[in-house]
Amino acid sequence: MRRPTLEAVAARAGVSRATASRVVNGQATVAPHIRDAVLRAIDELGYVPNSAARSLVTQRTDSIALVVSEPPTRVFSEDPLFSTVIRSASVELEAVNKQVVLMLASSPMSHARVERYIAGGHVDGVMLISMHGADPLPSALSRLRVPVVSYGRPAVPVDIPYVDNDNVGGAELAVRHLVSTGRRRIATIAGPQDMIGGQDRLTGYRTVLRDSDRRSIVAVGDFTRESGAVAMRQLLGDDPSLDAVFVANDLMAVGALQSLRLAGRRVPDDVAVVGFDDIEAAKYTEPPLTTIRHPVVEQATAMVRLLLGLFEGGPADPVILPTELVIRDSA
Amino acid sequence: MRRPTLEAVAARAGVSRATASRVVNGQATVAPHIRDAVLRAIDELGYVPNSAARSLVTQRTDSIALVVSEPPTRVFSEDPLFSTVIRSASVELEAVNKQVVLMLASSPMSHARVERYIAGGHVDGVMLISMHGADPLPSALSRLRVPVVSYGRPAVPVDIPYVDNDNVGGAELAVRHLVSTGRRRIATIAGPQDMIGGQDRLTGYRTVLRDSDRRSIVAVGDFTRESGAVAMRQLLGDDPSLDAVFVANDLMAVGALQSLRLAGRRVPDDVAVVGFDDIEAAKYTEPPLTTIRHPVVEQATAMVRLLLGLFEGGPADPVILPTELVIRDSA
DNA sequence: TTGGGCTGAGAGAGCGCTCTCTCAGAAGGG
DNA sequence: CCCTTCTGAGAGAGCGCTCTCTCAGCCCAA
Repeated sequence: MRRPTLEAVAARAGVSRATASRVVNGQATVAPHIRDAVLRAIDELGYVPNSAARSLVTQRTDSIALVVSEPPTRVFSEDPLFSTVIRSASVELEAVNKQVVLMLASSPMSHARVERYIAGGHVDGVMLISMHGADPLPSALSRLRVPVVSYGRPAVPVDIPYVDNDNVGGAELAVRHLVSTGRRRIATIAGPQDMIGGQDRLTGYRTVLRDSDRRSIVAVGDFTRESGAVAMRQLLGDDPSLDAVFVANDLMAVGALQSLRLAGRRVPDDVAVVGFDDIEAAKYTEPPLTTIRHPVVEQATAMVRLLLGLFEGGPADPVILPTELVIRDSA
Repeated sequence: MRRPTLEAVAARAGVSRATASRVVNGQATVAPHIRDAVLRAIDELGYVPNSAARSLVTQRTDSIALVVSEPPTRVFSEDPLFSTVIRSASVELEAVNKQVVLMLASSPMSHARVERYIAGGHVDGVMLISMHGADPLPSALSRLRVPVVSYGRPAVPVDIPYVDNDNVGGAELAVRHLVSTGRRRIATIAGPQDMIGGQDRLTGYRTVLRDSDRRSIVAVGDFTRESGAVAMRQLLGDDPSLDAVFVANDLMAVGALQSLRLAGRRVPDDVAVVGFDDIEAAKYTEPPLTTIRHPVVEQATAMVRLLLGLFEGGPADPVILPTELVIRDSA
């Protein structure tokens, strides 16, 4: 009733276990007719190698931990990027026959759990998706002797290779677009400043405003729709004459559009709005949202390749992917 | 340089490997002072059990496959329910120290891969998230000698316990609400008929209409926003005098609202709209969407409990969770 | 005092696999 | 024709752990 072992395959094929193993692992030093006999036996018995036994001796597990370290705001969990990243990374890893072990690290308790698990050598490598700056996980994992890559630049300077999009450049693109279309009073709704994306996108905004001799008008949100609505109301109160706003992500931009509508401002006539991320919903806002697209899928696959490269002693250099301005109707 | 083994712990504590193992596994038959010595040794050496070795002998892996069998339309991947289900299930499984192995089964090739993997005994159980009817995976997996539970009733009759929400009842709730508010010509935008959700929600609609002596007006979408918009236009063409529409999911309802707006119909004055799912976006449509809420998180955790119960020889009865009408402004 | 029952701890087998070492036999060179 | 080289295949150790079996030592009743 038990699953067949290599021993059984060997017996059936009339060879030794070692030879059967060689066939299973595709070594060339097996005579064709013997290989065929073994393959037939494998097929007949429905043999599947026992991975526990295999990794016990090889010291490899062929599985990769995908650690999602979620910020307290939970914005990430509702973020469509979340599933896209996980999906893309999974597809890529499955293509090279690596298992994906999904781990959530939201509480300190689960942090400890993840650390213990990784330290336990259950996985060959770690892909870390961590978004908020105070996260102790990047530095904790970098101390372990396990290859780790990060989706997004870690907020604390730590020696982990990462893949990120050009947040600063993207924000510059957005604001420069507003400048070039003649907007004078360009505000921003920034993201949380303990997240890299929040920081960098604000930096990009500031850089362009400084260079174009405009005053910066800043409100801060937390990447949720509501916070975008609140921040927009606040900006309108602070400076009723503003004629453009760069919002650090699309979710907040949706909220901002709502507040603008409620305040009776026409978009883009009175106020131009540019978002960031190009989420699906950006196409369906009223008016459709001009935004910055960054290549989520590419970022995920680049992360996988970076990690796989690490296994073979490849370079540990960060990868920065370009962003792109998508012009719709809001600006 | 290698990770410490149980042998090392035993040596340091001055006991046998067997005793060290007893302590690690929390057996009571160890004298307190010896237990302490072992625990100290574990701590000092930073010992973590090797799971490969352990599962080699216990024949357990303590990991669960979360198989996402995606319909070709890819609607699921953009569905916010996707991440909610995965997240909830993960949290629940991690609480009982089970690993989550995420597997995507989108192509026939990856189907084979998943089957091979499951057959290989790499996991103790399978949670199957499969949405479209033609999926061969449920029946394939049910043949394997591995506990399997399904998120949502499998479309083909197959002997897998599942957790689902009451799609029929939910649809009835929605349509009955429209009837009770005096709507006369109630149309529906149904979901794909090769998905259980699509079928059942249409059934619920038909049941109530029949009982209340109204004619059914049906258009079919594929659960995407666009298809909802298209279907709505079609319905308006078919029966310009319709005064209500039950849409089988919120995504399509968003599209329908758009088409209604474009056609100059006021919601809910001219046409009442009820959706299904209560996704986040339903709160922010214009007007906010009346819809049917089903407990996604509860469904996911119930699925986990069902699977864990199976391990202990628990019942394999399907679990059906109730739905709830959420009244906003669209109906 | 002696024997039986019980408790706590060790010895050792074995889970299924890989991989080194060894060796038989064929091929090739002097 | 013999010795060396090479190739293909087997023997066997051992990865780190669990768990059964065994047994030493203790307590208590007879």
